[in-house]
Amino acid sequence: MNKPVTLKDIARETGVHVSTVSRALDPNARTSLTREVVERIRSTAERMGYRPNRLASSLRTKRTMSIGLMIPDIENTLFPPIVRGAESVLEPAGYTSIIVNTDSDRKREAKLVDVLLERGVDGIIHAAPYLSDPRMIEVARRGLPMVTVNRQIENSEIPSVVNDDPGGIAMMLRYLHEHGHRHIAHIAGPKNLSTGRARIEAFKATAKELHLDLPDEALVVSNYFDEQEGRRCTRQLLESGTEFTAILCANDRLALGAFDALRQHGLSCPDDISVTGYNGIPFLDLIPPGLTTIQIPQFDIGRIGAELLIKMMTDPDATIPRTTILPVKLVERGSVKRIDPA
Amino acid sequence: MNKPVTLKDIARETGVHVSTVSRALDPNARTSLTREVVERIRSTAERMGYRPNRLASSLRTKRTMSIGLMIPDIENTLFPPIVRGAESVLEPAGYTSIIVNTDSDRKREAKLVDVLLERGVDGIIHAAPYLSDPRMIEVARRGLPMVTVNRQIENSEIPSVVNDDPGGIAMMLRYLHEHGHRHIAHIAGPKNLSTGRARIEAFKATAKELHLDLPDEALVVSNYFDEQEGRRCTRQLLESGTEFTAILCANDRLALGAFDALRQHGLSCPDDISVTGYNGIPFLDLIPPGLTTIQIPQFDIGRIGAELLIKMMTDPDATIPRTTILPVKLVERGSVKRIDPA
DNA sequence: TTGAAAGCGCTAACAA
DNA sequence: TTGTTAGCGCTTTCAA
Repeated sequence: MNKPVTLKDIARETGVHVSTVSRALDPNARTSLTREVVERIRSTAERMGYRPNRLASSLRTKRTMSIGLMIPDIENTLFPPIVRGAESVLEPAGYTSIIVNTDSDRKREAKLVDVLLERGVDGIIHAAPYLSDPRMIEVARRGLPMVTVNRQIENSEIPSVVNDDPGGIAMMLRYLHEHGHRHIAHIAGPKNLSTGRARIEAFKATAKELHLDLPDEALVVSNYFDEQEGRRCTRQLLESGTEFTAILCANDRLALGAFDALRQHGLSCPDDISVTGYNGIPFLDLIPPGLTTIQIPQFDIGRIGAELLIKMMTDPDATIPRTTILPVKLVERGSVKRIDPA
Repeated sequence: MNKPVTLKDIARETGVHVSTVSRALDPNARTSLTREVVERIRSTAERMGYRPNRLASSLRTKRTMSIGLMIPDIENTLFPPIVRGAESVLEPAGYTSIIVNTDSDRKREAKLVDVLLERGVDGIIHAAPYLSDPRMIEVARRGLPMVTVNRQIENSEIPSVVNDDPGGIAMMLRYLHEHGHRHIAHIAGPKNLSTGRARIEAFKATAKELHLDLPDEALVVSNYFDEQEGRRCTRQLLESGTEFTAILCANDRLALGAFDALRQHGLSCPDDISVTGYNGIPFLDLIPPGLTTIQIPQFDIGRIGAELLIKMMTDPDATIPRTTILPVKLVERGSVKRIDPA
């Protein structure tokens, strides 16, 4: 690879000192130089194909203009839109993101944070934290700007951007209620994730408001937000003998698993059992009978998270809201049947 | 953010020179030091919470241990598995990847390459090149290790890892033929992408071998590999009046669009028209009637691409195969109907 | 308005 | 086996 041209090369070529070249090429410092010198330097820089070496500049300035973007898994379709949302503001601002997949594994998460730290990221957007996540709290307290998106860490001051879980779940449960359902089961998300916890609490609270009968067996908690757990929990529901006409799932993938388990049991959705999801991941409209779900603003979650992070990175004294809650909406499809209240 | 501890700090603490510390912490150079000194340094480094500053080291060594990973769009479900495949070898080898989305836009691609270059990536994996891509060829010729995956750049020596397009298309066309189809339309991919071109050529060649009648109208070329183009091309096929019982689509998204257009025209797949795809993206099994498609080894494409790149980056004299072709397989689902040959 | 000089944290050639 | 020295490419303070 032929040698990149450096400031020194341009200095030699133009007969000025490298610091002058540096200033000429810096939009801010440029003002203190002669128009003519600036022009001469800029044109020879261009002619020589100069590209700044960000490494060197970062070493001096202590800013890498890069951030870490931690997600559970890029193959999980919930996250790419969040990533694009974040990058929609990061990229124009000159930041590059290093995306890492935690695979929802604490050891991996810890290792990856170290990687990001070594790389000198200016901040971190964490879309995959655990509800209890002392390591991230420590990193944040050491002074690294950090925001969590989609999920939150408990007992921490780390700003977060999340969707309105209580509102969304309440909306969905009321929707089922309005459609005549009185015996509604819930497949809850993992207890160690903020979304899992927030949703089950909202479910219980709303069920109470609605005076719904809620036997213990109608509430099963998944260990992961995935299809396999959705199947397992649905089977458990079915085998428990508890009576229900609908299952409110804590996310779409659990619901997809429920579709599957129902089918395996010879049950039809929505004719025998209604099912609802949460998140609004892609392709749902194409999968019969069409999952009725809560659409969260994935792109905006990423976008606003990045905006907050940039604010934190550039103005340490800025006031950042501890929690930013984004509105959700209910998307009606075919997985809920209207029935006569039992 | 409190100050990171540096080699100098450890040197002061242990009473040796920073170069000694550097050596003690370097697995390779470590051998030339006293066991005891190494141990002392390593333990105080640990105690002080030392983290190497990769920036500084990179500035010296001219290696950033980072690579650029260019994809069209992370929201396109074809690519996340490729990314994971690449990272499955990059990460253990100590490399970090900077993922950029070109949005299949040449201007963006050019800008993003510059970003990667400024960041000093040691190499690039390009999963989104155009068939004709002089900019990337130039970058590669300047000496930056590069491999393209999934697609190829024409007239270049850049190594690529691709699936067996000719084999896959031939397999699929023969499959349709065996199922009695004699009038088969093709929705081809964009002509400016290697996959688009390879597949249409394979289609024509195989059609000829099979002595299929192939009127011009039965062959329509899409501008993008997406659902909307799939719909448009299908409509065009339908409106052309040409006779066909099956559509072989150059990729899954085009096929999904075809499903849709067919439905809009009151036609049923596979009862009226059979449809096939290519790639084997996720969720296809859940979307009725189940797209029969060619499964490409996405993960392996990424994995092998990364392996080749690492070889190029670490051993400039290594012999790298110009093209690595990975096998594909046909996945039979419900979108093809067996009919009596017309 | 420009130049000189120092230094970011690290590595590596050379000396001792 | 360890220390000295120089320098990667850049920014920035201080001087001129």
